Amino acid sequence: MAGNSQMPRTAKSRASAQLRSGRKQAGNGRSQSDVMDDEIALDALAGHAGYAVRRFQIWIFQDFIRTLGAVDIRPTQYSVMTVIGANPGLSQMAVAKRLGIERARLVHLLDSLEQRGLVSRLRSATDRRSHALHLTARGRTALAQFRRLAAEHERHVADKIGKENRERLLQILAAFT
Amino acid sequence: MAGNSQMPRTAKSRASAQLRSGRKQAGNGRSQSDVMDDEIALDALAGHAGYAVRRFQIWIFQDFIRTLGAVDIRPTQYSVMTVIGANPGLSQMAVAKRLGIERARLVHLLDSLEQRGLVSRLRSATDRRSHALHLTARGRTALAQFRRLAAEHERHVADKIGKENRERLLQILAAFT
DNA sequence: GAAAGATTGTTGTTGACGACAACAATTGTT
DNA sequence: AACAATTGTTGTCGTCAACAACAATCTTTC
Repeated sequence: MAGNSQMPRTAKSRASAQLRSGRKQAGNGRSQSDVMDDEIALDALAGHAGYAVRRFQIWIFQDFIRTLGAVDIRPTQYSVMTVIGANPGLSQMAVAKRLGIERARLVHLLDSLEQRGLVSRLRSATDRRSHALHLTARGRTALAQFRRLAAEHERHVADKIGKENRERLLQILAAFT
Repeated sequence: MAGNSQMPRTAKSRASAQLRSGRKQAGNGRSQSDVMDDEIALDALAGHAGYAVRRFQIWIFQDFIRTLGAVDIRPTQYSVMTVIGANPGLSQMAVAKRLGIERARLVHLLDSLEQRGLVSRLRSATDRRSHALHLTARGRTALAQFRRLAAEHERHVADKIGKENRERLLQILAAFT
């Protein structure tokens, strides 16, 4: 407990979660943090969609990153390439708006993808401020592989929550896409 | 376009999204990025649960932060206080594990909450390494107000996706809580 | 057609966040 | 007593959302 200044000394002893879990008394090999999580009440949190969605989203991203780890593609990179592939010639602003990412952030994302030879910024024929985004030939080939791996990831999702639940979820959240 | 080095000059002209959207020709007051988003295809992205979940989660967090803006409480702070309130005496490790947050991060979260007089770190009676976390009297009062505001936020969620859909979603994702 | 305003890409900053690594103090195990 | 594991803490790194500022360019307005 290195360097913690104030440590109150009034320990109003009442039935605390630490004692309730009966850790110390019984010599079961459970450390303090090894209490079964379902022993710890979530209270109001269990009724909040945001909490469940956050946990789920973290799990999904971790699986996506792991499944596409061999090709070193993260969810946002995949989404950018997919939208450019389906809409060649889009400007950076249009892509950023469509995907709900900051245009400032897209700059760095495209720097990386361009450096890897997957995306190219052509100058727009009609607006010299903007870039017309395209996949390179290599980018199109790579995206096809990414898609196959992403489909594998999607199967992991279906395995986790159930095939019908996944489709129900897609339907419920269709308005946010 | 300040300071962009390479700008390829080979503009293989084919039906680009920029032209497809017919922006320039017609004098409609739409800027380049003001294309209706449903005109930009999402392609494979539409079938990915992760994309929808991410967009939804961003929306939820924004609404939560806005709705609880007056009391300056963010989702993670609310979750920490809720769990401590429901399980007084928990250690930091136990809280971190239960909520799926790094124990290193919880340190700073608790620093802030303790500084605001909402949470107190008492020394554990059984393990001098760990802290027994408790809400202060003021913390309990404050949490009751947070809960009311959080319930209002939850009504926004229900308004957005529908009451039944919200409950279906909670049910689908119950395993992740 | 010139002036004023808006848009686009870029750079930079701030803060929340997840993941890791290292460390001292303490506890558990052998 | 020696060694390993746990707990809280500090720090770093990379991702991400939210802003703000800027130059170049386009659009609108007079």
